[in-house]
This record gives sequence, C-alpha cells and structure tokens, in this order.
Amino acid sequence: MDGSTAKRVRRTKAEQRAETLEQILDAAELLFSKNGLHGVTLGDVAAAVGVQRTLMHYYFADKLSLFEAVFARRAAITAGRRIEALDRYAAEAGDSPTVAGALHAFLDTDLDLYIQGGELWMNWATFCARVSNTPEGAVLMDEHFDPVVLKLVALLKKALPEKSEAAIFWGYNFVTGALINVLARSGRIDRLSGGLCHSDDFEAVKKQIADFMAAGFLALKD
Amino acid sequence: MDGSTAKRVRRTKAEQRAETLEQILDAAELLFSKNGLHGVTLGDVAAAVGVQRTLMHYYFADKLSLFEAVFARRAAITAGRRIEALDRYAAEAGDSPTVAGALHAFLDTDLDLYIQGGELWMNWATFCARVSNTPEGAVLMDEHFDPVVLKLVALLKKALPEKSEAAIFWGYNFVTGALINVLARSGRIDRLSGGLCHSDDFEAVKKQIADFMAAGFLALKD
DNA sequence: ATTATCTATAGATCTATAGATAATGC
DNA sequence: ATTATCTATAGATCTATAGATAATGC
Repeated sequence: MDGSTAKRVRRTKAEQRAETLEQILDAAELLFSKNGLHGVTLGDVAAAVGVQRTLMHYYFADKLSLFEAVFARRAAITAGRRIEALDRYAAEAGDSPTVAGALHAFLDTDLDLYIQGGELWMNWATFCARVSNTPEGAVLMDEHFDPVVLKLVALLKKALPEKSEAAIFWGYNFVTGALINVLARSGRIDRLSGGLCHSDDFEAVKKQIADFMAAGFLALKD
Repeated sequence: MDGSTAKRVRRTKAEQRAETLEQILDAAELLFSKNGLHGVTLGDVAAAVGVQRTLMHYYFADKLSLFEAVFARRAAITAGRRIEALDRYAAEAGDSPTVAGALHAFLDTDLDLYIQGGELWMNWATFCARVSNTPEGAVLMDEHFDPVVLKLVALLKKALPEKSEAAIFWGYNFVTGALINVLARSGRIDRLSGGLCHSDDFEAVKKQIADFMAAGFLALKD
C-alpha cells in the first residue's frame, strides 16, 4: 500500500497490460507527431518506452495498427465534445444561429481540451495536424470527424442562407487549415515573430480564431 | 534533325544530364508530395524515372540532398514573384495600404503561379504544403520564405496601426494555415462537400481567400 | 578522355515470427 | 495455467560505394 522505494510494484496483469499499452501509445503519439508514420520505427517507440522492440508486436499487429490506435484513443473524446457543444449551441440559438456562435462551439471546445488536457493531449493534437494531409491520416480524419464537420456546416448554412453551399465549404476549408496549422506547433510563428508569439499558446489563439473566421465567412462571395 | 521513330535521340552530355536531372526532380517532387521524405525511397524515385537506383547517388549525395533540391528548384521563383508583387503594391498604395490589397498580392500571386504553371507546379505546391510541418521542411520554409512573409507583415502593420504586432502575426498564422491546407489538396473537401468543391480548383480558392482573410484581420482583438 | 549509366555487393536497419523465460493467477 | 516480456533469428529492404560498361567529346 506504500511502495515508496520499490521501482516495480506491479499489480494485476490487467493493470500491467493497461500501463504498458498506455506507455506505448504515449511514446508513439509523441514520435509520430514529430516524424510521421514513416519517420518512426517500432524500435524507436520501444526504445522510448524502454522495452524490447518485439513487444510492439505482442500488443499491435503492425506499425499501421499502432498508428491507428494512437489516433483512435483520443479522437472519439474530442469528436463527442464538439458534437455536444454544437448541439447545445443549436438548441440555444434556435432558428437564428450565428456564424460566430457556431465557430466558437467548434473551435473553442477543441482548443479548451488541449489547454486543459496537458502535454499528452497537446501531443495528440499535433499528431493529428501532422498526419492530416498524409494518405494514412486523411482516412482517419474522414472516419472520425466527418459528423462533427457536417454538423458545423449545417449550422453555418442556416446562419448564412444567402451564401452558396460551395462557398461555405471553402470557408470551412480555410478554418480547418488555420486550426491544423495552429495544432501543428511547427515553431515557425515563434521564429517569424521574434518571440512575440508562441506555438504552444493556445489561449492566445482561442482569443482570436473564431471571431477572425466568422468575419471571413461574412465576406464570402455568392 | 527529325528523329521521328528513334526512342533515344540524345544530344550533348550537358543536355542529357539536364534532362535526367529534371526527370529525377519531377518524380521525386510527386512522390515526396504524397508520402513525405521518409515515405519515399531512392528506389521509388529511380523506378518512377526508369533508371537504376544507384544513379540517384551519381546526381545527389543522399536522399536529403535530393529533397532539398526539389524544394529549392522552384522556391526562389515563387518567393521572387511574391516579393515583386508586394513591392509593387506597397509603391502603388503609398501611405495607405489596405489589408485586402496586401493579401491579394501575397496570396493571388502564389495561386496564379500554380494555376498557370500546370501539373508540375501544382505538385511542388503540394510538396511544400505536405512537408511544411516536418522537421526537414520547416527549415526550408524559414530559409526561403521569411523575407516574403516579413514584407507582408510590414504592410499589414501599416494598414492596421491600431492592432498589436502579436495579433497580426496570429492573423498571418491563420492565413498561412488556410493556404497550406489548400495547397495540400488532400481531397477531404471534395468528399465532405459531396463533390461541390474540388481540391484542385485553385480558381475558386483565389476568388475567396484574400477577402475572407482580410475581413478576419479587421476583426482581430487588440 | 570524360561522363552517364549500370552491375555487384557490403553493411545497416527494419519488420515479423518462433520459441524461451519470468512473472501473475487460481 | 495464463500472460507479459525477452532472446534469437529469418527475410526483406534500403543506403551507399566500388568498379565495369557504354555512350559523347575533342
């Protein structure tokens, strides 16, 4: 019940399994977020965890399965939160939703999760951003986030009945690009701004992004 | 002087060298744009060109050198065009540049090049977008495009004297994210919109993006 | 006489599997 | 008695180099 000095006070096998699995996923998440699927080997992940590389195959059939597991572990949580936030806003706004209201629900809910979730959630966000435009990542984005996006687009259409559907989808494409670029945390904005902005400062982003994009939508042609 | 049927009417060695080099760069550009640095082997590139894989090492020291050469081949051209366009607009606008004017010079000049440049230029744009948030790509982005971005930001500051410098850099971060996402041509917008939008339709993007972003800048806090 | 391309191959690395060992579980 | 981890290893692939061959260049 204390285990103060003991380095390896292991509990049940189920616990040990869960613990190792989590360590593998955490390590893979960080490595994939920096170097992508092909830039990481199973040996890299094993070394980061401190186990034999062959243990990777005990838990995952192959590298792509590990990659998909990293994505799936947190995707449902953020997708669910955003669906909820959009539904809540839709109910609240009734017949007259605004673009800004819909975007705050869509964007701020996501950023809040990373702000509050700590380093591991930030790593996952960066992993998502990093792989979103790869063949393997695009499939996962479609699979996990299409319902969220379509719910947002439905609200935007209601808020902007005079704009064409295509124009609204292009606007969404700009929004998601901006968000992905934020989540990617490449460090470019830090260098360009001479230290005025920090890639990790999602609070500063949250302060601006939804209203910035909302103004853009109102300026769409069509 | 005719060489109608001959499959290999080779000219001087300099010509042959230039021709092979170009084929290698074209093939690498397309492959890297889809799979990134680590997702492509020198054998893949050689196979696409139809030569022995060892020929890659005759022309390039290693894979990273090839990668950098693909980036550099076209980077100076688009950077130069955009610098020119921004300088021209700055001269024309004098003391009162507008955000929209600066963004049209920055964004439309780039999109025009890909629209007019054909498939190979489109591939390069997608390559840039694909690798912009990788460790290897970020270095190249900084190296080749910082002067262009800083020129844009200088114009934006002049157009928006009441906004903080940090706010303007965040706005730029949203703009570049949207542009990168467009250039990446992941096909996601095609699927989401049920075919209303096409990833390759840069004309449609050009019609919207600069004014969309300009409206966003005017809505920035600070 | 020089240069573009190919053949042959060494050495490193990576994925994946089979089977052994060392823990926990009744 | 089952399960987590490790050892050993096969097979595939990849980078990189040395040296041979086949073109162009004076």
